[in-house]
Amino acid sequence: MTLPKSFDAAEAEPRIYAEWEGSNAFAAGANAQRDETFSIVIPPPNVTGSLHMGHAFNNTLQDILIRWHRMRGFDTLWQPGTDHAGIATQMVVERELAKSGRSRTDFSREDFLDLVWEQKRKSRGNIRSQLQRLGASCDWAREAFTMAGAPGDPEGAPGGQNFHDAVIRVFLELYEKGLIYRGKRLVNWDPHFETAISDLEVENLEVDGFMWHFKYPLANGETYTYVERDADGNVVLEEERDYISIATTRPETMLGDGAVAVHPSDARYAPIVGKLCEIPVGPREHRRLIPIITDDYPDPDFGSGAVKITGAHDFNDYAVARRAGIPCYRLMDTRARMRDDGDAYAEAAMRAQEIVSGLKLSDAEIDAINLVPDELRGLDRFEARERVVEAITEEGLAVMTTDEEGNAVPLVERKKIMAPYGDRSKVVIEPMLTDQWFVDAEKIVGPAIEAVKTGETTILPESDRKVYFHWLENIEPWCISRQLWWGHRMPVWYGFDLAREGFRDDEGDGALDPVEVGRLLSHQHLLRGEERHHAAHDFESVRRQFDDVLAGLPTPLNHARVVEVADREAALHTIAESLAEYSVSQDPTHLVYPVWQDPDVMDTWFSSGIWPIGTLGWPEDTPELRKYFPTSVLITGFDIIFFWVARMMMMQYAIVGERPFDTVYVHALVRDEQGKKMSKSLGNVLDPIDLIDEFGADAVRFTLAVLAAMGRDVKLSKDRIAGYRNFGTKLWNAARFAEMNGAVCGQDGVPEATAPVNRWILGETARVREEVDAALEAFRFNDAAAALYAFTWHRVCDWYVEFSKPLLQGEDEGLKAETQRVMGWVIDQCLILLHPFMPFITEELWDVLAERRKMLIHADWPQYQAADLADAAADAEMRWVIAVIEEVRSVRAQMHVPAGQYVPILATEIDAEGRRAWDRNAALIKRLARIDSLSEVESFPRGTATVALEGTTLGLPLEGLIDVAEEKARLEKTQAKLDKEIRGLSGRLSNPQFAANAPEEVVEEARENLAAREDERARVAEALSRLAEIG
RNA sequence: GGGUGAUUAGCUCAGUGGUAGAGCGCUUCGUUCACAUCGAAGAUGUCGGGAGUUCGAAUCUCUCAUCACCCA
Repeated sequence: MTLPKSFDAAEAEPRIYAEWEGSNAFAAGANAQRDETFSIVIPPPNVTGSLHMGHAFNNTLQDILIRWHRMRGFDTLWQPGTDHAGIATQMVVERELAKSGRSRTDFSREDFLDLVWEQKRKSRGNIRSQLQRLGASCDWAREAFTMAGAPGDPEGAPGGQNFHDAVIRVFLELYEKGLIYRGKRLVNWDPHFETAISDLEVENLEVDGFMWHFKYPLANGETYTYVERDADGNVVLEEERDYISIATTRPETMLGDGAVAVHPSDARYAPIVGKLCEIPVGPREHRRLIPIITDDYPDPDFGSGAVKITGAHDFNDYAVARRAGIPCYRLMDTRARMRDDGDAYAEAAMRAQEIVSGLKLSDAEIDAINLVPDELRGLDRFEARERVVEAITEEGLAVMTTDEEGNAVPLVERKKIMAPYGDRSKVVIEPMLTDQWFVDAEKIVGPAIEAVKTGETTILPESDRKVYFHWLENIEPWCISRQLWWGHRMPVWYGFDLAREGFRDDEGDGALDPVEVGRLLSHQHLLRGEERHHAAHDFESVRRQFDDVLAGLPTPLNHARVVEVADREAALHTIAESLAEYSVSQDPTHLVYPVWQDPDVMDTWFSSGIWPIGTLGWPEDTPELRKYFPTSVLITGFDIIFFWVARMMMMQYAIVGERPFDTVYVHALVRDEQGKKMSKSLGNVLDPIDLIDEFGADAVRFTLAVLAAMGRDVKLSKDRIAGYRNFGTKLWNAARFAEMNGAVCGQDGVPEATAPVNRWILGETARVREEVDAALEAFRFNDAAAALYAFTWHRVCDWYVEFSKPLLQGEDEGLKAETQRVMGWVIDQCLILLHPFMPFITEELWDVLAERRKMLIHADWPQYQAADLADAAADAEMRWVIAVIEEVRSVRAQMHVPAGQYVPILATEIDAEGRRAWDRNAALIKRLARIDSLSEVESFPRGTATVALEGTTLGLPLEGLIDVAEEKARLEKTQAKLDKEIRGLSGRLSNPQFAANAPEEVVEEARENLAAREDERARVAEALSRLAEIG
């Protein structure tokens, strides 16, 4: 049976993939023939996501390494799975609900989560089947999910792998070691999703903005002399001022100012440091006064040099406020609207003023103060900004300047400002002071840095090490709580802190009297009070912790029974009711103590942070964990070095004390052919599945591999993919030729060869095998792919297949049989070596060409050495044969000899070696160069086109056909090229320093080279002078 | 502002001190029985500018310019 003319990828790919899967070819340990293991955990894509070019790239590289190791007999595991992508997945479901006018809050948390689980079930197969289209040979039976086994998971924990329990356990371990804490800190708040996000989920974009300049009047009408000097110290401005000028891009936050700061070295403001100034917004009768302080943060050369400090809405201000003990007043609610809660403005402002005068309040008490003037309450932050600007301007407290016509106008600079945007929501992020959970990253970062410094873990390319170090060495606390429903819920319960001051047992008699119980009933205290919390795997275990606390309280509280309620509000209600009942019944056994679970969930990256151990079964001591951990390689995009790689390093060390992987290979971005980032808005997105449909998975994979130069972006074009699709067809047709000519595939071992052409290709094959192994060993995917391309196309197809034709179709049966064996072997080697890159087409050919013991996916990777297979004499001979053919072809083309016409050829001065080479390869040369005979002559007849080669000069007698001018031009061009080379070589050789300093072999090579070039030059010169005679 | 990388053929890019390369594109020729998703031949470069180290620099150093990305 003859093969069809090309490979039908659409038909074959699913069929072949099914055969692999059906025979468990991807299973962990399949084809293992040695003890060494090789394992990769897949960077988990979002469960609701779909495959984009970056995934295709990333997984192609992983599959190449996995298949290569599996064929080499390593005990290999490629661990697949997806993550639950908190915000993204919740967003998908909410968007779906929005279509029918519903929202998340129309459902109970449990009901909503059921919808998300359903969505997860629907989307999960998506990315998996896309990876399968690509040919990814993951062990799908082990497919993991970062929320597997969480409450509500309808599938339970497949394979007994309960990722949820592992995540909770990690949280508790870190919590108990004091590495996770709860605190009120400034976080990035996403007003759209109403959740905190980490600083990595914020994109800073440059947008058009304004800088306003306002006057903050000094308290009690005080004045000072404001003096400005130039660089030489000369006074350029001197005036009496009763205010300090402040520049801001966010006037609405002035309402929450706690101070004005200037640099300690700034002489202009030295006279007023320590004095009070007035915030020029809000009702005049309740203007707040704030102190003027010094701090290193303000830049004296920027704006007025004075900065307003709004600790609750700006990260820099927050740092200043913390240093100086300035209160941070929160101005907005969870949707970034101006607060509309708490006391009226007049009372709030008064209370804030008391703090300036020395009143000490707790963070919670300060947070309860709402400093938004009544008329601005409930407004959107941007609307509030306009109103504030208007009010100040109206009052005449804007700094003025003159416009082109000389009118006085408020000074408002238009300028580019960096604004933070949520990477998912695309709305402006609001720094917000809230209670959140944090990982004390600084305490666990050490081993992660050390591991890369000592080389325990290698990061490639090396330049990415710096990025990694820079981030880790400046690490900030990691906010891991998210105000979402979809995710691992915090295993933390809260209860009122009844032991706090104010609930004291006045008499110390171990029992509370009615007055004291009545005090407990006061909601205000409970509302404003702090809670105590305990962390545990479940309510039952946390209850015991609360029991212990209650036991230490006075009667009747020590009798209270711990019950779980929905939230804080329910708890208030429950405890009030219970105490009221007690005050009537005086029966302590009916008292209940309500606790409620933290509603927040953990950052998705916290759970994917334990991906390497979690997927292998930790905390159980599984055989897989013992065998495949630490994993061998992580292949991932540079964009998640911080999000994921650095955190995995930290967390694996913190939990199991070991590196998660030996090597991290960081790849760059896939861009379009102009080098632009692929984005939906630009419309330049290439969908890998479309490309696979059009060109086949092998072509897409090979293209990505050959473009994967380390540390460089991949610029992808369809032309390029089409080119490598053609490469597949080329391979296919070489195999087709081999099959049609009785090539023997499926032999054991390397065939014996006597003919130079066969000996030559054995050596070439061994060389490319070494090259491919070396390149893959060094993660140089592009070098490996390029070497295979050049070998398969330019050595096997262009030369070896052509050379083989006269032998396979010739009379010499022995030579024919040898060539059939060598041809079959060479084709087999191409299939084996290309399989990691182009798995489908190679597997198909492997199957068609011979009966095999195993599928190609499990074929043995060769180990032969060029040192054993290469034959220098055969190499030299074939180089000469190729040179003869190329030169003759070149002359023919330039002299316009019809392509199909056979011509005689003449030789002068042919040496014995040349004669032998000719004789042995005459059939090949004659056929490939279209020559009918070779005769030796003393000298060429008139009208001969000459070819100068090492050891001989060949001539094509073209009497009457030759164009003298053209031939002269051709020879002169050759001569010029030779002259240039000779000049370079002799220049070097005549320099005594060269001989003295350069290595022996370099000098020797140059000398030989020069001799050969000079020999050729002499022949060309001779030909030219002969031509001159005719001319 | 800090950091990283880049600048090589028309385009996209390899190339870690020893005679400048690949793919695509372009020009000419070619339907001989593996392949027109092909074959043969060909053109195209002050390796961003400048300086230095070296017998020798696309490659190492410095500097300038331009671009890109990351972090403030």
